[in-house]
Amino acid sequence: MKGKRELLLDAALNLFTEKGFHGTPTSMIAKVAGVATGTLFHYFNTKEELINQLYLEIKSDMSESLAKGLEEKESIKEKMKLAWENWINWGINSKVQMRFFNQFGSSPFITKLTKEQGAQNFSFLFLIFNKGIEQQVLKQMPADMLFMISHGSLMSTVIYFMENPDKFSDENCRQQAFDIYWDSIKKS
Amino acid sequence: MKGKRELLLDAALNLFTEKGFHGTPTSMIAKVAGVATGTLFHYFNTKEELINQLYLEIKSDMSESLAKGLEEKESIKEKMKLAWENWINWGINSKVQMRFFNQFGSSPFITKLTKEQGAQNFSFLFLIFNKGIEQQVLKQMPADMLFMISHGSLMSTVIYFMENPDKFSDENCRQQAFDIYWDSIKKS
DNA sequence: ATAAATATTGACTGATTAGTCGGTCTATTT
DNA sequence: AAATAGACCGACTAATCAGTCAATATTTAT
Repeated sequence: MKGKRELLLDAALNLFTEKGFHGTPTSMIAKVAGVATGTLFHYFNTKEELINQLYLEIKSDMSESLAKGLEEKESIKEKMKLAWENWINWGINSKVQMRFFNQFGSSPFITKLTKEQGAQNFSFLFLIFNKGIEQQVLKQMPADMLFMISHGSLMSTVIYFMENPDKFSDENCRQQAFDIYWDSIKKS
Repeated sequence: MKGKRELLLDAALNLFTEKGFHGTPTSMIAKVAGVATGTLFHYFNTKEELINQLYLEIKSDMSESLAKGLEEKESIKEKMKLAWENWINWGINSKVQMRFFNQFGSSPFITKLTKEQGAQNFSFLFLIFNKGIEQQVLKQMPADMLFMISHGSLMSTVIYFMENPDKFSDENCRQQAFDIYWDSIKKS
């Protein structure tokens, strides 16, 4: 049985992505969550705090999925392949969360501080990039640049697979999609 | 001297990206544009229609910039390079528009029809991708997949350069960024 | 010059909203 | 069993908003 805080976050996630931030009344979030409006403001001081907490929880959940099994892999390429697969799988199984990031990741409602806190979850991935560049396996350029650009490529891959599930079931297509990713970051 | 319709679209662009859709009252859009609220509803039936029109105008402006000088180039790679440069330059010079797309491109306020209409502006680019695949210069896979994934990579490149203007001034960095793009789509 | 059409105004309205507050309930501690 | 603390409730309020409308101004056509 879920706690009320979690119920509120669940309801907010769905409503925000469907109707936008100011498009969803706090009263509706509370209603869908099955609690009183007062309870919402017991757990979150403001509506802004609610959406920022939501952002952090999703980022945290996502990075956990990404990291799964990563230490067991030896080579940079193997690590990258697994992280890529984990990411894609998380996205496919978390469509609403994915749409939430697309819509609110660069919205004015998520504070700079929240974004920084969220980014910290991914430092382990950033370290792999650094090592790959150092070992001359990846392209010789600033790690943050390589990281950010490849991240965008990956996000759009997830969205593509979300919109084209038949392509996602095709093992061949998935391999091609990874090749796009790997070719873009590997030293040529 | 700008027409009132244009003044309204300008004001809406800035306010929507800064405060969100429901976060900006129509009265404020009118005020910033220097017209009466009634005038806003003379040019746009609803607030939704306003943001959809805004989306289309920006997409149209963007695609025009992208296409500049493209026919003069011969090879696929040259065409791609120029389109890439045009795109990056447009983004750097249109930061607010860029943030608008990030925030509202997958928001519930932009209708499916609007997105389809907006995408038509880019059919010329899609054709180049098709030709590149046909001529075996680009990776052998569905054109829409290659197009979409590389598009995500490009968008994040613009954002990176937006946030790191020093890297954008560095000719070497720009070349490396293009290499990421080209390596990801070219046949290996 | 006159008429018709279109552009512009801003006060107004019915509906909605974020957040409050006084008080109740439940569980743990003493 | 009494006391303390935190969870929870939902009616309420002061403020705000999208869109209307009747009147005025400006442009265009005849």
